[in-house]
Amino acid sequence: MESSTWPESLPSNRIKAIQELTKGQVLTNKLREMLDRPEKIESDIDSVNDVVVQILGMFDNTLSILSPSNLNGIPHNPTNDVRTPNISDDQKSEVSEESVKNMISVKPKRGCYKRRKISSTKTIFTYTLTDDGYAWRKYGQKVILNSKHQRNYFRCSHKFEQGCKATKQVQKTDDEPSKYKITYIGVHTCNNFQKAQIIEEALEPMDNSFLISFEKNTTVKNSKMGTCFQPMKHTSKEVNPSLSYMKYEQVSFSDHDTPWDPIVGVSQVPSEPMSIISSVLDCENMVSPGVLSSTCSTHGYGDIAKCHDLDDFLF
DNA sequence: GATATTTGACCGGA
DNA sequence: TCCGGTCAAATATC
Repeated sequence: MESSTWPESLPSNRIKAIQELTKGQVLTNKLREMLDRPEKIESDIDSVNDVVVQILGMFDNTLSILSPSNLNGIPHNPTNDVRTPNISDDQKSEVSEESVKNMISVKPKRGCYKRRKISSTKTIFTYTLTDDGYAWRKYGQKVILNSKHQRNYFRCSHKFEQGCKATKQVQKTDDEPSKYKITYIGVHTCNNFQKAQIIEEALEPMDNSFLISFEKNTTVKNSKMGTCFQPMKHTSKEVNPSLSYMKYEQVSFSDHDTPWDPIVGVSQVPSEPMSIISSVLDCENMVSPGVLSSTCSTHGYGDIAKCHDLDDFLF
């Protein structure tokens, strides 16, 4: 892709670092825009926090890439994840068993967590469950009161790897068992969202879905949003023919959505300069050769796209 | 053996 | 106190 525009003589790590910094530049511009509108900050503090988290993540990745100990260019774990000790393989060998036990002993008690304040949610309804470009891992399933069907909980596969906080909930609707309600919570801060973008671009011509923002009372036809459930198996030939059966009946947003989520689509952030958005996406795609290879490996079981009939594991 | 899923337990918020 | 979201050990799958 765009990576071909880089001089071949440049070390791949350096290219990745530049790409990360470019991304950071865009994020910082975004933050500046937010700061220029204090009234928006008050009502949308979570979005600001999200951007800050992404910027910090960018620095993390860049430092990791440029660090001498980084042999493979694989970003290290974000430091804000208390559940995952931030120890590289090299470091592990230097850590005594004793200290490991100590680390385990100070690990938070099971279930001892702060329930996240929901900063950004998006709910869609669909008849088919295919891949949205992200790698999800199921972490729970609950019977919901007054609901015929269980709710399934998924988190981003890169939660520990990259500190991505995105989760989603999938539940069959009571009125139509063949219809699923999918709620996306939080924003992907992992590098994996580029995959969703790749899918979007590949399938755009056949996209006839529509998006409704109840908040703004607008309908955006042919938005990119509808491609979020494309199967993602890393090869274009595996594009799911079931796309035409998909129907997004409803999309509701909180007022915290950010342009980072391909599910939302560009139309959702009219104030965002298009050049910035495309710049970010291009940048992400450029990173993709290295990042994709690392993320694809985690894209196996947890990938919802693998389940052609989600009933198999849903209910 | 590594990784994903299942499922009962735990916790926080309403 | 109840319900929903999350954790993590046990289990399944590759």
